[in-house]
Amino acid sequence: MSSNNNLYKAQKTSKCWLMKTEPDVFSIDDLKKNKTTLWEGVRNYQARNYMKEMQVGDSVIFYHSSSKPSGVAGLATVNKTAVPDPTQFNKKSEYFDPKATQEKPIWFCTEVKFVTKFNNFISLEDIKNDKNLSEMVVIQKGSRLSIQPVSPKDFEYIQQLSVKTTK
DNA sequence: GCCAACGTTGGC
DNA sequence: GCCAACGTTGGC
Repeated sequence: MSSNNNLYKAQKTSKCWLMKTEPDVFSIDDLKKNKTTLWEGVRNYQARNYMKEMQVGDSVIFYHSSSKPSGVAGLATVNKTAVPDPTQFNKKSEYFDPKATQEKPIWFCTEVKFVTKFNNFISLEDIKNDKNLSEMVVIQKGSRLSIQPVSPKDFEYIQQLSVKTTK
């Protein structure tokens, strides 16, 4: 098999995600500066399960929530698969979980790497107004999961939107 | 700051 | 295992 085929296959099997963060706490600029970060503090089982599914190289839409405005600030990628979230063992952490033990951790986090910061932020309103993105989980009623799957089609579209509006 | 929607907890 | 009460998320 040629290397081109391998590349094609890798792209085909990699998944796309959306990860929410409050920019006051950790923003795309923080990620740009730090290059990578452990996605600590997720305390929702569904979001945790999605993180466990993530593979190195998966694409991540970096979403600013509870912000003015909220929306997509840039892109990232999965740098390391899920490991036990260290904050669950730390009594001083706001994310401490007394039920978790080193032998039986409850919470996991992936390492995420900076890819790009959009020159033109794509606001939540932009997404809502775009018929092509009507299936995104982030705009579904009542949806508040901090980690969500994104279809490759929607990921591609968001990526192209950011390129177009930059010109 | 409000509140709808969803998740979690705990009594029964 | 039901479900009321409570806590949290996150857009507005």
